[in-house]
Amino acid sequence: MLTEERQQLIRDQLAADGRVLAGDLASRFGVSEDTVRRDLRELAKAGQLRRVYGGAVASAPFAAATLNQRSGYAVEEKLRLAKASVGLLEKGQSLFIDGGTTNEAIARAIPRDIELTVATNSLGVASALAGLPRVELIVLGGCYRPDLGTCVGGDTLAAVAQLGADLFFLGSCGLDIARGITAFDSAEAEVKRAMARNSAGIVITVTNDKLATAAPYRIAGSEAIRHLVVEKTAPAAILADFERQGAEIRFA
Amino acid sequence: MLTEERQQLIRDQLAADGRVLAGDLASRFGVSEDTVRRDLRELAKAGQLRRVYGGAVASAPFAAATLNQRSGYAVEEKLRLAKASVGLLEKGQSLFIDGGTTNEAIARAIPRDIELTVATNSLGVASALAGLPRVELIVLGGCYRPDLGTCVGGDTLAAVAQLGADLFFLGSCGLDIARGITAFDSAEAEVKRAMARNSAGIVITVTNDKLATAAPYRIAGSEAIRHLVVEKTAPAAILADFERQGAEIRFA
DNA sequence: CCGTTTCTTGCATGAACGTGCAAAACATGC
DNA sequence: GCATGTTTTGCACGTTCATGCAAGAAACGG
Repeated sequence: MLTEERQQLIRDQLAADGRVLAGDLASRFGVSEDTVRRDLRELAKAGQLRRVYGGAVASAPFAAATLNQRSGYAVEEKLRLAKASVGLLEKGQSLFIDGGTTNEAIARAIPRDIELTVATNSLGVASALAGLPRVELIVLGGCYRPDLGTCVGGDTLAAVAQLGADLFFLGSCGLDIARGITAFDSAEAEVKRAMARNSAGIVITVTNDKLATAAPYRIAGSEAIRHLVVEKTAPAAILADFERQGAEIRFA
Repeated sequence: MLTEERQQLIRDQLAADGRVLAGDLASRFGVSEDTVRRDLRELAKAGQLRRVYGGAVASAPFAAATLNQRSGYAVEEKLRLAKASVGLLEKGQSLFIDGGTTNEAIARAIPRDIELTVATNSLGVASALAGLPRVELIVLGGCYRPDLGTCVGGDTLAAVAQLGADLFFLGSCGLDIARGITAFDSAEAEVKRAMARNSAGIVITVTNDKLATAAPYRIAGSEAIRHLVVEKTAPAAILADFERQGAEIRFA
């Protein structure tokens, strides 16, 4: 096996899983761990990954930052939710995707060959989609907010205003049948409102802890939700309320 | 067997498998490995493949690979150049940084606690800076170009037009004393021009292979360069020309 | 705090590599 | 036909590169 190939495979697995283990790679490639570590060091020097004890992780610092903040929390659930959410996609659609770890998981779960147009203000989502050959990616610029992992502000709003989308994957929000869809930050909420206004349908994918909670800034009413992707263990009573408002429930 | 035939077969297998092994080819063709290596050298010089230890790989089969491949090239040099380049930074400055692997290396080399305002249209640069606590990051959105790793187009230009910077780190360009600073892509060049227009000074950091080369699209004249960061091994004659035009040379 | 795992560094080995040279194959001119 | 020059090829040489092993350092976990 060529050194080049090995490093490409490491990049591939990193793109797929977000992390690699030195021992695993060594046995998979049939080389010593030293060789794998040398590869990892080299790739790290080129900025293509970040070394950690035991292996390496994808180098995106925003992914790392957000991942650290809510470290490890509900990873499995988000992966399941993401896979269920991408089931809504159809070839040729145009999407808005905003910030949040769930949306990043969704972006990573999008199949490699699907043809889409995606506009996002999240750096994590953008970098997840940057490698897909048939996705036309529109980055919505503006002032980057490290705590959110997204761009916000007037420039972002102006860029959104020029676009329209079939679906809007609205992330990291509170969800309450009476108070509707709500966000934790004023500037973020403005962008979400603009995206919601210019979308034909809103998709909300949430873990159970977001259900029946509300944040200060209102984005839209509960009736604006077209698709609601939730865990199998979500409380049936709450779901029934949203269903009455017209949301189509989808279980992960 | 004719030399021509052999090289065609190598091209064929490269197209089919994405890689070839020197030993395999030698036994398949019934010639010595030296002959195969000569073929590979020749094809590499013609840009039809990329030589690696053990054989060769396709030079640019997928768009995704192009950025990866480039970043793997001249890693050491770029690291040294990057460290020298960040030496130009002063606290409180505002910067434009555009695309290219060298600029990504520079972004990664920026010290963690320096206070800066940075506007970039490169996803790689943005993600490198997203983690720095005291950097105000402005993402210049637009249509993302996978081959460049940057956003270009009208939206990007409009965003640049609203900003100004003390320094502009201009990346991935050709540099020739007579033809000036040149870019390989029309849309990319437009963005670079806009950034150059709104900057007080231009910094160019290049590996030796960029010196005395030119690309189709002109960005600015040689006299626009304020700082030129080069390797210690850069040809003195070329540097002297740029120095006469007012550039301050800095060795990595 | 100590044991374990993982990591880095230096070193040895063999494989792959480039170069110079000579022989062979081929074309060219007289 | 013969001599000359060019191209191609293989071989021998020293060099570089990738890899694995060993020893010490560092990080992790209890």
